[in-house]
Amino acid sequence: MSDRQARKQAVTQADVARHAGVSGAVVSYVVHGGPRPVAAETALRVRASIEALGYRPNASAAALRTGSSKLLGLVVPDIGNTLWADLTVAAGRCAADRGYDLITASSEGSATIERQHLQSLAGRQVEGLLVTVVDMVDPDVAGITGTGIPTVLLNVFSDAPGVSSIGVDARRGAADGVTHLLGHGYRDVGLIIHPDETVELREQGWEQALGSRGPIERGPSTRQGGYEAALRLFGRPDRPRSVFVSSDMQAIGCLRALWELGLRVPEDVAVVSFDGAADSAFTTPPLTVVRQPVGLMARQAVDLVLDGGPARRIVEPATLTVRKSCGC
Amino acid sequence: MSDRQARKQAVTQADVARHAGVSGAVVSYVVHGGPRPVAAETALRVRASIEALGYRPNASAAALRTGSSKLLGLVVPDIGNTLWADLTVAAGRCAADRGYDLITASSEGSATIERQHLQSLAGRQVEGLLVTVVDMVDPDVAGITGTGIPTVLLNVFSDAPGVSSIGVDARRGAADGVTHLLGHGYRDVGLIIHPDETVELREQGWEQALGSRGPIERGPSTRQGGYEAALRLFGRPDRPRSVFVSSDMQAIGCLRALWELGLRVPEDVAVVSFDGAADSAFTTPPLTVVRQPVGLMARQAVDLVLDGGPARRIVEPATLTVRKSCGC
DNA sequence: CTGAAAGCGCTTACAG
DNA sequence: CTGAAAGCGCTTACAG
Repeated sequence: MSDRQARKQAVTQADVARHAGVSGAVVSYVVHGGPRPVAAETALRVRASIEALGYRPNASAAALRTGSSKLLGLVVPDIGNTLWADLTVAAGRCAADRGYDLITASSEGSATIERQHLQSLAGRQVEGLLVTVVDMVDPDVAGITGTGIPTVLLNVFSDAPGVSSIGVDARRGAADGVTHLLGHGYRDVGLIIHPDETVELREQGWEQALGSRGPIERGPSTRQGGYEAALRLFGRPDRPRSVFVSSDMQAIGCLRALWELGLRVPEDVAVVSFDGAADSAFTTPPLTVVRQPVGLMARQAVDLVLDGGPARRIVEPATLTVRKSCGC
Repeated sequence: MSDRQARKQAVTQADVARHAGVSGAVVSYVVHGGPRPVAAETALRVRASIEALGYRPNASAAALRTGSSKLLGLVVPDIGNTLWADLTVAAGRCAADRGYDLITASSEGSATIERQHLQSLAGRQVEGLLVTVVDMVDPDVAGITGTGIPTVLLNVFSDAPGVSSIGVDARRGAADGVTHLLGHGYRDVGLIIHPDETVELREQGWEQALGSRGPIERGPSTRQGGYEAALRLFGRPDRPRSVFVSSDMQAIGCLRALWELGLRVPEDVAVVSFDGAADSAFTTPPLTVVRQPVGLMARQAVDLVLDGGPARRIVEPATLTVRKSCGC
């Protein structure tokens, strides 16, 4: 067993240089293909030494020297929400395409944890920050902009200077979903949505399309939250014949509640939800959804933070994807 | 707008030192509470300067100096698989508890990408590596051990020196699941499992409990893969009355296929699956599962890589969680 | 085409 | 209790 393996000491540039009989600079030149030219024969020798020694440049040292960490940060409230899981996958892929690694942090629904992660990521000199905020009503903009790192918000539009936003027109998307239900002839459309009592775009879209307010039940954007909200909504005597659910996670919980209640979808209750994450196509029955294009949003977000330029606000359409739960 | 904000230049220790009228060493002492004592009054002044300037220590510099990156790496085949999403969340939480950040990389089912991520993580000097390998039959152990970083495998047991493994007794878990189905009186139990034709523990457990081999359909461990496999399995004339599915993802696809086929669960077909991720409790009907304790596994894995010590092999029980899909 | 040297921002013996 | 200085492993002008 070689010395380096025995000690678990990393091989450094200096080790390679010594082994190849060149200076550290030359090693760096061949690793990066520049900025100075290297004689073909020398390069060959260096590459052989790199291979033989198993050299991998120390990313911390490179980051310190160049000021570029090749790191992107992503903060989501909950990776257990498949929409954010989808987003994480897409962002990771885009980052990798550009030679970046992604540090993903879950704030677990807590603004405090969110802020801690943001601070930590800033300390790691991430070169861009993608964040889906916990508190959509009053995002911790100070904690976000204070880092001075190019940032894009993915679930809320902010006017804060220097912060970009990418998202869908949620009000319109919700209105489209509700309108579709209305088109099936349902007069009443219930709503299951998260607990923020304040202005919420999806709620506005629902109300707007309905022309009035119907029965609402609130709960967290989780499967369990949707399950409990649906139990309340459909447990009452005047239960609605259809429901618009503000997230796939809640809709999945809702489907289970309806099943337990012995109500068939869509025969007894028609369901349309917001998000359109991967699993929404595999429920029983498959959910008709208003889809957020997270793959596209992730790519744009990565491009935005990495390509510099002024803060922007990008609105993508949320499009209705008709499956079975609406009764079509 | 202050100079530093205008330039987006990070505040350094030297800036704080100048502002507080002390040396850089003292700034470091108060940030870390040591290793040298600092006069209370001085510390107060330094903390005020840190606050005023918005100083955050450069993690790359600290990592370079101390040799400790405070970073853990996690490589999974697919974050879209809720089991791995659950694992990612749990590992992130455990890492955070110990002051570490987690870099999560998705190998997207490709051994090549897996190796690239491993190399990249090694270059970042992560202090521990948790990996669920793509190829369970012939994992890229060289690519894993070659990094010299404490590593734990989470979905396969390896004999490779210096590599720990944590996992469930998959054969026994599968056998328990099949036995449960047998206990309901079903004579035939089909199997839906991933395509590796070679020795697979879950397949062995199924065969062992059954005492023979029943109908098998293979496909990737995704919702779509399970959907297609189930369409084949239940499309044939001699379709089985029950099925053991080797992952929740496939089981979810299977449920959709059964629904499309007009077969009721559990009345027409009883289903038990392996994994027990968060969403398995919210299908229609809720899945009876053989559960992998990923939260526990994540904690043990983090402890193992961080606490040093020799490579270990930890086997956790996979326990049957009875819900509705089995007909109980 | 190649090498010697400075310096990125920290932490930590060491000296006072 | 505090400070001056070395050095972690790189990259990159600069000189040759």
